Amino acid sequence: MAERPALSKGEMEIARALWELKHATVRDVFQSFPESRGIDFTTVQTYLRRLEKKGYVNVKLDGRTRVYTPRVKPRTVIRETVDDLVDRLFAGETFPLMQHLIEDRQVSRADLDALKGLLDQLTEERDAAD
Amino acid sequence: MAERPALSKGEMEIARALWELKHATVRDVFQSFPESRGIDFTTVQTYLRRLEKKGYVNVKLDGRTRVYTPRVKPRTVIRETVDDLVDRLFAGETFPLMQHLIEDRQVSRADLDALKGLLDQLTEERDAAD
DNA sequence: TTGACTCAAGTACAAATGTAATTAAACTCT
DNA sequence: AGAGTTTAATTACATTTGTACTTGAGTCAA
Repeated sequence: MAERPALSKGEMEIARALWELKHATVRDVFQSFPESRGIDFTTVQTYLRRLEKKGYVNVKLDGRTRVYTPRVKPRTVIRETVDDLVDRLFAGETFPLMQHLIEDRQVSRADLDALKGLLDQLTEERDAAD
Repeated sequence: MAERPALSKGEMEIARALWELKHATVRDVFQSFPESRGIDFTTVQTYLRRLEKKGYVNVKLDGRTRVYTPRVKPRTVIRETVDDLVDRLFAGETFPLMQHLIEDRQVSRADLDALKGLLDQLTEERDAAD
């Protein structure tokens, strides 16, 4: 494993913005946040620098401006983050987290149906694999 | 909202242990961790003190020993923690997280069935509410 | 009752985090 | 070309976090 240091909450927020933008300058990322978020330009700048040092993003210079691109896929970060959360908050059990998501958060009708679809699909695959 | 400061990763781990024990001394919590976790007694002590200061646990003295009990329910902490995670890592969308859990983590056959049950139940409730 | 020991409380401290102020370089009018 | 204005890079700093060392108060054997 590359064993990058884990992302902090703030870094995570910035990383997500960068995934959406694909590649962006500090200003691009900064502007992708709504005014209401109340984050400073230089704060975004610092987070991006830290993401670089931690190995989560690549940088190339365009004139005197740094252009950042993701280096680690969302899926990877999600896996690592969720694994850690499940370990710490649920002693490694996945089920209680799903239960929480289903029961305690508003799930739209469409999402309900989509989830059932996922589950059915997975069940089929399981059966086929026997 | 009581607006407690959020729990750090380490504090979360200790909080979970305390929820399981219902009420416990530092030593009780310490001993609930496997040797392999390699955590120091005084580290556990520090975390419990911080949990107290943050308002997550109650303390009463039994002789010269502090006995800790949870003050905030797991459900509440889970909600706050997951809400924050979903906001930062999934821009507020619940579905992608569920999808990740279902597709990228090993889900047992029993869990699959249980999840379907939950979904069906929720669907029924929805329909009945119309 | 004292020296050795056990265990809890308090103190310590480097690293990480959240957040921004400061400095420096480049652009734009006049 | 110099003054003002943007914008980017660098530096700063208080707080939080992870982790443990140190001190002090009871306990027991001799």
